Amino acid sequence: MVGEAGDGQEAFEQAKALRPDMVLMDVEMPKLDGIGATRLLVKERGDIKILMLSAYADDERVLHGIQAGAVGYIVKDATPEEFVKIIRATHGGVEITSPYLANLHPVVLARLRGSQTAAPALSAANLSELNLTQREQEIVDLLVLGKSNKEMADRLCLSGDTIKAHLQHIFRKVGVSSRLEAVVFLLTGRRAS
Amino acid sequence: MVGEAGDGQEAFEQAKALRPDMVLMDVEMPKLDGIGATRLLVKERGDIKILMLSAYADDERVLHGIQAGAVGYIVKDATPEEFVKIIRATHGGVEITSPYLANLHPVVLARLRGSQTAAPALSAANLSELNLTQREQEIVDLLVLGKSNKEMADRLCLSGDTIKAHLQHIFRKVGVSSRLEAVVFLLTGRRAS
DNA sequence: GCGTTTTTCACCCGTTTGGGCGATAGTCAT
DNA sequence: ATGACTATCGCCCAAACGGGTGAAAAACGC
Repeated sequence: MVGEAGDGQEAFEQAKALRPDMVLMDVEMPKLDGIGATRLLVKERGDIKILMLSAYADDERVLHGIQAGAVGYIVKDATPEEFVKIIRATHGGVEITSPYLANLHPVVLARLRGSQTAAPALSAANLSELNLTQREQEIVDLLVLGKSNKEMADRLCLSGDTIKAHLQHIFRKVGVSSRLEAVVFLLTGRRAS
Repeated sequence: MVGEAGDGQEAFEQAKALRPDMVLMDVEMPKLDGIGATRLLVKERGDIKILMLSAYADDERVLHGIQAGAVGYIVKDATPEEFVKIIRATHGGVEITSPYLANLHPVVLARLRGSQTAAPALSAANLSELNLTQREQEIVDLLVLGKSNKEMADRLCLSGDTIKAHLQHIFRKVGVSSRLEAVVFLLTGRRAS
């Protein structure tokens, strides 16, 4: 946590100066709103990950924010745990999962399509429902990158057997029987047919 | 190919009667346009896969069609080969790959975000660039479902060794070294970091 | 303090993959 | 008809993976 701002103008200034990995941007702010600030920031730094914050899931402005370059959004009535998970997923997601899929795709698409039917896969609810531990989440992050057990072990400085143990738990929780199916489910929300 | 229609009204009637797996729906039609026909059809049969046809890649109406329930779209100036591939991918995609990913996600998202920066993964162009043969495409379709070699072999009535041979070629073409990386790339467009 | 969960690791075993290598046969264009 | 390309399959081998059992230390909750 490197900075905080009370309005869009300030958010832009701070983000420009402090160069954070990501920004939690409220859509509704004095002076310059979240969409405008996002637009400016993305123009300045294409790689910055901006997560929109809105009080409503169906806020039209969220879409505009995403059009402006934000990678996802959180509804304000999410639980603190969900907040943390979404932020972690988004941050991890920058280099770890696809921002399209983990963050943008389910919510935006659900929104796009009217959303009463489709139950998006990696939405906050489902992320929570899986009840993955922190370590397991880290492994999942690497898994959806296509890493092998050995690569994960090297990256996390663990034994290959430990990775295997964690994966077993993950498979159980996710309800699949191979890393392939797990990746497919985690990326698309589809279980084996 | 079971039917053909000159306008939206007729398209709806025919699709209702003939119950095709999918429908190629022009956005611009007399009487009832493609969006309206799509809306009606989806109401009638939620499982039907409708592919929108438009003359322009940035046609606003395509988005409306997708909101109405279409699973993807084709721009009319696509080459015949691209047509076939997109149709095949979409049809396969119904039960084989995610409609979000293979069809909807790249184009719609690119569109959503303004599209000058992001190069979507499984767009028509990239599908063509991979130059997968028909058989290879079939294998890829199963691959992104998380199928094992044995499962593919059973499904396609081939030897496991044959699957392996095809996979080797696919890995070469896609530029990866494992099925995991292949799946990740095919679903998200991201290569190993 | 005591039970639960989390994290870590080891060993065994059978199956699956990845990466070669070669072979046959059909298609297709030149 | 000669030479690509495609599709099929077999064999070999090393590596990776899935699944099980067991276990020990650390952290957390009550």
